[in-house]
Amino acid sequence: MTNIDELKSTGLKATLPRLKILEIFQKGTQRHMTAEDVFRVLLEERSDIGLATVYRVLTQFEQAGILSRNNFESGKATYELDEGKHHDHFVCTACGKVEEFYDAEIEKRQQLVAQSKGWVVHEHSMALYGHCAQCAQNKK
Amino acid sequence: MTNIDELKSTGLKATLPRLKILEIFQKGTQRHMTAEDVFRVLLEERSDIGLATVYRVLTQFEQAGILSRNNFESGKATYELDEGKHHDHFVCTACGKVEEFYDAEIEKRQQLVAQSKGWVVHEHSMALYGHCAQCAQNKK
DNA sequence: TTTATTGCAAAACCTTTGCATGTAT
DNA sequence: ATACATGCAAAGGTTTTGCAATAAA
Repeated sequence: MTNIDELKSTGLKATLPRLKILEIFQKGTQRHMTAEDVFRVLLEERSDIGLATVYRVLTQFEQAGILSRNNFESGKATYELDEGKHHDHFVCTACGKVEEFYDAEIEKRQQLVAQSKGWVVHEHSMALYGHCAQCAQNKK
Repeated sequence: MTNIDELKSTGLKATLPRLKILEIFQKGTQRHMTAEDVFRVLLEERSDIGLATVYRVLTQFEQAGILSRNNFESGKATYELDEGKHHDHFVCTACGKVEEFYDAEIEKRQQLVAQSKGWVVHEHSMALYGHCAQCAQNKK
C-alpha cells in the first residue's frame, strides 16, 4: 500500500504536507521527533510548510493511528511511527537518546494491580530516566 | 518539628506564602494539585499571594524535597506532598481522580531491564490511564 | 464544484523572569 | 542592615485557532 493509499484509507486527503511529514518519519533518521524537529527538517528541504500545519498533521496522524505521541519530561510532545507494538521508553538525560523496551512481566503486573483495585486501564505511559550505556561509560 | 522549622531546615525563609502553601497540601483536601489549584485555594482564602509566587514556591518545595512533581498527560504539572515513599500513579480519565500504587515486582523488573541494557536509571515515571472503580461501575 | 487543507498571524495556555517593593533574619 | 522573597506585569515556549487563500476529490 502506498502512502497515498494509507492516508486515504484513514479519511485524510493525500496532500503534499502530509506525504512529506509521513516520509520524514519513515526515512527513520530520527525515530522520536517533536513538532519543531519535523519543522526543521521541512525547512532544510525547503518545503514551504508552516509550523501550524505540522502540529495539525501530527495530531491527525496520531488520531489515525499512524503515529503515537509521548510526553516525556522535556515539556515537548514527541511522536514516533506507530507500528502497533506497545513498548515503554528509556530516556537518556545526558544525550537525549530514547530507547524502547518491552517487558511482559511488567505489563502483566500492571494489569494485576489494576484489577485488584477495580480499575480499568486503557493505556499507560512509563519512562525510565537516566544514563544510557554509552553515557554511563563516559562518566567513568 | 513545626512548619517554620521545616522550612528553615531547608534553607528557605519561613514566609507567609510558603507557610500557607505548605498548609494547603497538609490539609489534604486534595492530594495532587496544579499551581492553578493552589492559587485558587489561596484566592478563596483571600490571601494576597500572586500566581508567580505559587510557581516559585512549588519549584522550591520540589527542590527541597517537600513536594514531588508529576507530569501527567494533562499538560499541567501536579504536585503532592513528598512522604519519601516512591509510588506510581493511576489517573482516572473520567473523573480526574489520581490514586497511587506501588508494586515491588514492577520496580524490580525495571531495574533488571535497565541492567540488561547497561542503562543507569535515576528515576522513572509511570502512570496508568483509565477508569477508576467508581467510574467503571457507572458506565454499566 | 464542493469540501477539506493550508499558511499566516494572532491568540491561548502554562510557566518563568525583571524589577521595584517589602519582609525575614 | 542585609539578603532574600514578593507582586505585578511582561515575556517565554509550546501549541491551538480564525480566516482568507489554495488544493484535493
